[in-house]
Amino acid sequence: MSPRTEAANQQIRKERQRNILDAALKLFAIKGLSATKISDIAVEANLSYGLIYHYFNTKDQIFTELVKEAMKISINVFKQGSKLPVGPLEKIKIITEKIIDDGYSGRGVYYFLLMIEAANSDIVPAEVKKFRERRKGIYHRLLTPIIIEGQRIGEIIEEEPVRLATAYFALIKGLALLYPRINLAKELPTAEIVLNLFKKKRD
Amino acid sequence: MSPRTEAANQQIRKERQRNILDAALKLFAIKGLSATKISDIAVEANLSYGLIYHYFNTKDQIFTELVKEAMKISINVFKQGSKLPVGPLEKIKIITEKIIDDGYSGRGVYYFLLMIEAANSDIVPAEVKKFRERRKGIYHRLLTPIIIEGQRIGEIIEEEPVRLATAYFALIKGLALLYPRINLAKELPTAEIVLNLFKKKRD
DNA sequence: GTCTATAAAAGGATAGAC
DNA sequence: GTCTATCCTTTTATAGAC
Repeated sequence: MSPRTEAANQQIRKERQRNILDAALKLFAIKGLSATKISDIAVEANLSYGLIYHYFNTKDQIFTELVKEAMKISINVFKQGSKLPVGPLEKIKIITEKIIDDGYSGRGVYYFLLMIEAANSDIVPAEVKKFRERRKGIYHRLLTPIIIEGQRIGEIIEEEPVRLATAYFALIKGLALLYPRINLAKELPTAEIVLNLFKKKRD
Repeated sequence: MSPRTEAANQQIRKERQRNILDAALKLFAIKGLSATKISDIAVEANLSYGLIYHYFNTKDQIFTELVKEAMKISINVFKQGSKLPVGPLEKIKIITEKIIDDGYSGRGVYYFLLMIEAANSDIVPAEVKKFRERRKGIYHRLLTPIIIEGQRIGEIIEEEPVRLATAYFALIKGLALLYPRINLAKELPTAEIVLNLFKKKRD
């Protein structure tokens, strides 16, 4: 048997890191940072306990790494949506569908749940707090202009944009929370329902 | 100094229990069950570590006790609201205001955050899981009839009641989560905004 | 690169003094 | 009723063998 090449080793290292991150993501999202034990991650990833520490220094480091990934992805959903050549309501609809359909399925829902923990918890690593502070308000800054434009052209209800945005984010957060426990086929709100939050009512 | 009477002792015991429960409620709500240490509770309640165990057997017992309180209160908000002699939309508005204004301020917001942990986490005590199972779907059962009545009389949008209810609960849950971190005066959605979720829209 | 065994630390729970 | 000191389990983190 010939020895493994360095390239092959690098490939293995990359895979293991991803294995560990995926396992940790799922567990952090469901159980939270504190309740997730390194041993849980090892079991979930089908790796030995010790190997986790071969690839990462601490549990906090894994968590921080994942938060960075999650933020990057979710911010991108909003940025991409903002650029689309469609009306404001349609932009929000597409963003919402991306979150509900793509985002919330597969790995995506875990990213969102992780974000909730990262954004709201007091017990996250210091680096996550710094990161969170730097990006403070980014989601509002991305959504509010769309809302204001929608109000300008009469598509969106005349409520304070900031409060509207907060309601929207609350709804999305709440959906991510409920997601693992509801009957998706019967109970998951459609993007249409979510969008109704923004629409003008009949007089 | 005369010895304390039994009545006075009972009074003290009652107070201490409440002290401990209030401190634990706040911490469980903010940090979660796992991340809250008994020592944290002792500090928050200004009591010695050992005294916690004089009044409660385990951390789980404290958590379970609080979940029962929280469920009772939140279910009551819906039941009281349902009885009011007003229209469906107005009922939901009053319930929502009660949650946002009363409920979410003071001790109430902590109860709601605790409920989120209790309702969604996998790591809660077995007794909480049983409790949760027994009451499964109770909130839907309380809200859905109001929605259906609202649709019958044309006040509420013609979407599937279950999905509408889920969207509403998601929004409320998300608001509770955001509550501790937003500027209430500027960012908190009004009950009017929340209600807009249910209203019929222009075509 | 991967694993098992061990050390070190943290936290839950108890005992006993006041 | 309240506190401090101690025990013991759990979990993090490291060491060293394969």
